Amino acid sequence: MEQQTQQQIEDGGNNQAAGTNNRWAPTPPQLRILKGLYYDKGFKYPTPEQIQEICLHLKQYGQIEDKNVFFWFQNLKASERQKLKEFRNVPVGGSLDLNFGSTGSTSNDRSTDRSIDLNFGSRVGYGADGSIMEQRGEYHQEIETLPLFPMHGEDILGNMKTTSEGGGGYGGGSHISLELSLNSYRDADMA
Amino acid sequence: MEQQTQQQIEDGGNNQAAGTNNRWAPTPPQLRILKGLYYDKGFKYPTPEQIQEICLHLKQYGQIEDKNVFFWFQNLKASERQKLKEFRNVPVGGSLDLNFGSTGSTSNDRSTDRSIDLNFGSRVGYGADGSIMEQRGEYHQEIETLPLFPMHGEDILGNMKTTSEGGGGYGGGSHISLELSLNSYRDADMA
DNA sequence: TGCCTATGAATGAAGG
DNA sequence: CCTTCATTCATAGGCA
Repeated sequence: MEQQTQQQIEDGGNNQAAGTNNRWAPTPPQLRILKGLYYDKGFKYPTPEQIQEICLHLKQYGQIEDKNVFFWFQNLKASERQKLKEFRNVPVGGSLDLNFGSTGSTSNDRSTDRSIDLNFGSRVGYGADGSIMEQRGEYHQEIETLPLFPMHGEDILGNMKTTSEGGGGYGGGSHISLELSLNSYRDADMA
Repeated sequence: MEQQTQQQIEDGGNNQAAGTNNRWAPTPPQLRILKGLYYDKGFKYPTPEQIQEICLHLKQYGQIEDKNVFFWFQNLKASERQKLKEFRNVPVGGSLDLNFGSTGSTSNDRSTDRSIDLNFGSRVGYGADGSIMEQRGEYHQEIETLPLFPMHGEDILGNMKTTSEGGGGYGGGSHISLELSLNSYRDADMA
């Protein structure tokens, strides 16, 4: 969502000096140990506990958090996988059967709406086949009769639904609402 | 693990041009409304019906499907939960700090650091209710009881733990060791 | 000096 | 709900 705000998310108006380095970088010893685990021991799928353990030990070699270890493994796996994928259509042999350049690259074929496993789009199947979502329930707080979006009144934000474009004219931009009122959440508005 | 087929499932052999964006991205208005529901109203567990309703309303602001809403809530919930979990072991706060004033990474605990996911720290194995989760059994190779870092022995590399460096010897490697055994990995970094 | 690459970080999506 | 994968963004650092 707020990818464009990646590191700056916490910024939120307060311009954190660019000098503060937010991004973790593995120290050589850390990197060596991580690689040792990954390549030497073939340790590619650390459990949460193991991640913590690894992180704990790596702290000797510099500041590090669990998430760094987590991301490190994730990214390494991803990059390895991607690398292999790139080499799969090597021109070995000669007959390149890459079917690129098909006609109508602009054909938006997703109109068929490939709804996968989520049956809630058609009929709520939760409970019957034990398919989807959670257990609607009793144990959460309010909201029972879902007045989420009053058809005629205000939306969750308390804005009246009028007929003036609000978001800036995205897809449809037919009926809208002036949802200018709330700013509570660090919204990281894009340009 | 057929996960790698994610977007490519329907693709088949037809290389979907990169132009067609498969992945949904919330438009700012959509995001704002979703956040409004989640944070403002504390609406965290939408039922299928509610998901449909939300989706319907969000369609005004751009293309969106039920599953997007569904996943959005799922991911945000997970994200939040894990985020809190992370606070459990914040880096050493007091005197013994690991920041050896190198790259100016004197940044202390970034509490405000919108830490992220990190699902670890939860289950995995030990079924509290007696039900031992299957989990890792035939997925990968071995490694079950993780003797990753023997408390008293050598680490993965066969180096004795001295605990004296404490990050003191950054690149210098105050602790030597016969880590010559493994060099298979491209130690690209450092320098 | 400016692009290019490697990689940390974030999140949508799927399976189980 | 948990775990993992894919994709994408952003940036540091290397090179041309």
